[in-house]
Amino acid sequence: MQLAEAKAQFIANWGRFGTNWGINRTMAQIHALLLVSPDNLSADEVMDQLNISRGNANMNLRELIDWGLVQKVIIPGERKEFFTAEKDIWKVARQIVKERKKRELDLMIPVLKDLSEVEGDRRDKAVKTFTDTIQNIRKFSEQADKTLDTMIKADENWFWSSVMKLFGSKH
Amino acid sequence: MQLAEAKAQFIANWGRFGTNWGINRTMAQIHALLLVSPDNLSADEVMDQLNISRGNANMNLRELIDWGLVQKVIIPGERKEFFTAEKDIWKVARQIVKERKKRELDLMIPVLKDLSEVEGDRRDKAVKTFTDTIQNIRKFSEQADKTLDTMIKADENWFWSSVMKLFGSKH
DNA sequence: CTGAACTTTCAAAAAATAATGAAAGATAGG
DNA sequence: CCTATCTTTCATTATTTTTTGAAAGTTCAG
Repeated sequence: MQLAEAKAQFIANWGRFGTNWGINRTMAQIHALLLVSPDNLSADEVMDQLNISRGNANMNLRELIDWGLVQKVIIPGERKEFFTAEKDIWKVARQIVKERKKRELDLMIPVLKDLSEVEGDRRDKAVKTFTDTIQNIRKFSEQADKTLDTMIKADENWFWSSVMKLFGSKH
Repeated sequence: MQLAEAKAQFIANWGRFGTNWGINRTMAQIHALLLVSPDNLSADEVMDQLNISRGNANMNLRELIDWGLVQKVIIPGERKEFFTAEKDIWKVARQIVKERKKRELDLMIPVLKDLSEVEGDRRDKAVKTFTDTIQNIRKFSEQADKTLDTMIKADENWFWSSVMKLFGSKH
């Protein structure tokens, strides 16, 4: 396979899987393009290579910057802004975990706390099932919260080697 | 807060977060409803409680069954089918991981293998960046593949206690 | 200042996704 | 068999999400 085709395939696939992750297709495609581009790209280059409009490129680049996956690069003496993506996938994964935790788990935990304070007689089966389930989800969420914080702080080698040790002890 | 309101809030929130996970709102709401219902529900009860059409209820229940999150329950002597959801969240999480791995990672890994075989001179910066990035993603994916398999097989106590031990050794 | 070069915004259009409900398909009891 | 009861399908409709592109905004060199 030639580079151009491989690149197109990579972008298409990254875009396809992105949609399963609460990220829109174009955003994931821009990310993929930047991941495999040796040089920083301008908005125009992104527009050209992906055949998207200026507005679309601008919005999704901003969103990628919000997610901490892409940075603006200002080159002295150039009017244009350039964009670059972190290429170390471990760092990318950690950044995604960090953001999703902030946007999802951290919002869910207080909601669960509220819900666990439902009034009612626990001898009522409906009340019991509700509180038990919420309680179960809370425990899980708080466990996950700690685990993800550790992963966010971890460096790659320490993390994987610890995880692998974990496996070794079981299998 | 009264049970009815708490239930409505839980369903609304579970539905909202579901959409970040490649699951549609209604599917997540049905799941939430079943999670907090002490009894198995018929399609009609799901329709009534969530105000959705018969076709919608049917489709999303099927999808939940495909995901292994809901089961059909046949009660002898009853014409209707009933539905029930696994209430242990650890099992639910494991099932979701299992399905998503099958639908995403297992499909991505062979694509990455293909892409890593791109032709071209590695002294060409574009080729080098591409192959390096793909290689980096492959390594990561294969590591994740093993880790997830272990999690899928693990039982809750073993898993969390191992993970907590992991933390203990670092902090 | 001025205006060329670039970025951002946002209302409108297009595309993608989800929901409806009526009709067709099962199934089981009589 | 028939028929009442329940489930499934799917063309149509509704909703949501994404994209476009022109206009407004910004910035900076001269």
